[in-house]
Amino acid sequence: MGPAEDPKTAGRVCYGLLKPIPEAGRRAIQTGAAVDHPEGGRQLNWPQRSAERSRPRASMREVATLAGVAMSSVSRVLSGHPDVSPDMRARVLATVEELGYEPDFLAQSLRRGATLSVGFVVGDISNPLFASLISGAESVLRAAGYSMLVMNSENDPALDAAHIGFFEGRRVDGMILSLASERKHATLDALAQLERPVVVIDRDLPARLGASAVLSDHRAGMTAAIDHLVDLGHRRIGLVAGPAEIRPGRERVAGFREALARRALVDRGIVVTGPFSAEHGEEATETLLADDDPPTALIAGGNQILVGCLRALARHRMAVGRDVSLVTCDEVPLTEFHEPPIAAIARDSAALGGTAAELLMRRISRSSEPETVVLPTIFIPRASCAPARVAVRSGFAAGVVGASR
Amino acid sequence: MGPAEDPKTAGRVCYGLLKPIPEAGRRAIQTGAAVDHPEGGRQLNWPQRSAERSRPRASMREVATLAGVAMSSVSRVLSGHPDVSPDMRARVLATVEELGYEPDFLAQSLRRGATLSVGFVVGDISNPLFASLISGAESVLRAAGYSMLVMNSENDPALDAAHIGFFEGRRVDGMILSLASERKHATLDALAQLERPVVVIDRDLPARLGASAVLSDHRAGMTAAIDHLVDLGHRRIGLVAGPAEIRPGRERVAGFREALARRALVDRGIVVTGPFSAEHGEEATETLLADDDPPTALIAGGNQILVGCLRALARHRMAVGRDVSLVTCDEVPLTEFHEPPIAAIARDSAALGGTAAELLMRRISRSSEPETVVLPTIFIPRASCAPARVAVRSGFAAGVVGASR
DNA sequence: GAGGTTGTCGGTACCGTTTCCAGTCGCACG
DNA sequence: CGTGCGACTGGAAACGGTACCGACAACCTC
Repeated sequence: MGPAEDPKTAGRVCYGLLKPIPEAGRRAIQTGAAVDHPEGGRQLNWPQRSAERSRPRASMREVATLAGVAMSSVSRVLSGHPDVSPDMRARVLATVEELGYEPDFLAQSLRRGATLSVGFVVGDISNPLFASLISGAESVLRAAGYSMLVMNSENDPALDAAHIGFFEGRRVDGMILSLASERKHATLDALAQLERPVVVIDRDLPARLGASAVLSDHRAGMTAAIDHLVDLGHRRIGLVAGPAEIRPGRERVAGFREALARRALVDRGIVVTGPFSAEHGEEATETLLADDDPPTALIAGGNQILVGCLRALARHRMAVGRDVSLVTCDEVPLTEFHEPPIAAIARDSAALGGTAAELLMRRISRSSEPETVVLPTIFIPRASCAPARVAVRSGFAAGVVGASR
Repeated sequence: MGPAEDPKTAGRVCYGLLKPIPEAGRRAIQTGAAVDHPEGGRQLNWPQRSAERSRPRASMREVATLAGVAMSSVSRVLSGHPDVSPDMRARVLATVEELGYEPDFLAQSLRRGATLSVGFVVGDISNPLFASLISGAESVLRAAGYSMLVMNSENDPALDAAHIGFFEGRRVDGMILSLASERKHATLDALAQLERPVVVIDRDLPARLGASAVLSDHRAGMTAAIDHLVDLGHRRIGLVAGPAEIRPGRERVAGFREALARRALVDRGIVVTGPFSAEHGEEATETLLADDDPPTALIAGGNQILVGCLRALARHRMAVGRDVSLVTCDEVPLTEFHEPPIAAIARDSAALGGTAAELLMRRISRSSEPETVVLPTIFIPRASCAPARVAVRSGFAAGVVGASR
């Protein structure tokens, strides 16, 4: 996802992010924040900022003493307790205004036992799909007054559990998880310990964990895609699938098989599973193309996988939509603007995240039971899907593979 | 950034995210988290989870009494204070282990006055560029033991200030800002009040605010791009620029003018500014193409703008790299896989975020003075840049525009 | 042997709120 | 004129830790 993976670019930008900063000659460091802003620099150029300008910060005690009332009264006024006289309310509010007091969230959280914050564990923030999830969840949480802690698990199952523990320590009121693996024991154990509500996104967890879930109906979209391809004459279809240890990987394969079976093409599907990475997409595509009976249509089981597929196809000089039909899972900007545009099994990932947040809010407020919500997927046909060439002429694509080697 | 803006798709997925959940008929809700997991369901199917399973949670006091020592000793052991005997340490640690005690972050934060958390305000999480920023920052922060609160400002300057205040109340130890506007008074005021360290990403702020900054050297990349285009024979170049109220918008325009001047093409540039949106990209491209002396090369000043440019060009049936050359700012997956690939003025956005996090850590730990770091941009030439057709034949592109109307 | 140092440990005052528990006051009622 | 009640308010105990301060013992120094 970082910029320019183009290997040709010699003088690539490359940063040793975690090295101590001072080492750098690559950076122009200037202290004092010199900018070309009009008003800047008028002041002294040595920091010196905020010495006595504002007292550290007004506490409730100060408000109370200055207003000549007890702390408990201040608290009551501020928290809207009914038992306050108009007189008291006015006096306290005036003092609050005067001191510019605002309550300390930390102390409130400690006392009340609620932090109004939720944790979000995600596999890869920079993946546009997850980015949408986060975005969708954030807007719902923000509207509800909650803030969101985000941690990246780098698709490493071990980090899942670590992050869950971390959030636990942070006393979040709940968490939303897009786990790297559903089967890691450490993760499941950490979840079992938890008393806080949890919502998983497109993951299957044992019911005993009592987590809410928001799922995508992958099978429906996959069925529509397969139907489309079969209607176009394709009789041999390859799926570059994601890992079986998380739901989307499994469901897409299951939907794939199911849909083919429904069209009486049981053994005409060919599946290669692996991680959600461009490398896997590339290798798996090679494998599929080298098959004795190579597919005339390919389905990429994820947006990173798609990138790999495209690379492999480009290397073999196979034109999408002409030499091979292509469908991908999950809509990204690339699919619309690729030439030709790439058909996609799409879902509203922002809605996925938003729904997860709503489910979590429900669990947190009234303590309703865990719920499971299934959101639809749709198939968007595009020019990357074309009638199968010369029907099922075995060996054709394999010949291309051989030639390009 | 959401999926499928394809207008043709009739039955599009469309969710009223903020509507109260119960309203929905579109969702299949099943309580009890029914999943096809092997081990699920063995338990009773009514929730009933975690009743007395684990005591609420061990506190330090319990550890102390059970170990027969004072709380202060427990605290010393746990915080690595030197004044503890091996005997004491062993006993405390054993009890900690036995009770599964882990300290309460909230209480620690309250007492110590540091929350080990930082706030990140970003314009649009789902934009891949910002997503990379977040990702880069998160990994650095996480490595340093900090957690990250993320808030989306939806590119609304008013929300910037609100979020800053919110973070202030949350007692974050510092914040990283990618502001929607540098000139909003409310934001500047909120920042001036702040005593906590702040790092801005690619924004210019008045020096008196004492913020650290990490900037991109937009001019260098722009110069390289212009040089490339001019070398290819282009003598009329259009820039679809972002807003002038944030630095990238301004710097790209400045670099553009500067670079053209250096090649003695002072009045041969044509700039249209506007927001970082696909709509603006589309409209501005129309404007440029309709000019009396239309450009033979276009520069899109952002990744959303690029989307709009491409749409406009597609509508006019102008082939990128043939009828018009195209350069974009900021590398996204689309640029590599577009046909032809699109030249880009790129920067390592994860490094941008990571560096911001490092700068913030430095400000937080030793209270060093604010620093400004400039990170490079590079130009990645690609097939979207081709020799100018028929040199500067005025009216050609305009004719195309006319024809397509 | 008086005094000082060093190494450990316990006691306790916080950090900034919330909330329970009394207590005061005014007022209507019997 | 006691009593009871409701409205309001203050005091103080939490919440879960941290850190300063003083105590005490053992050991060393002159």
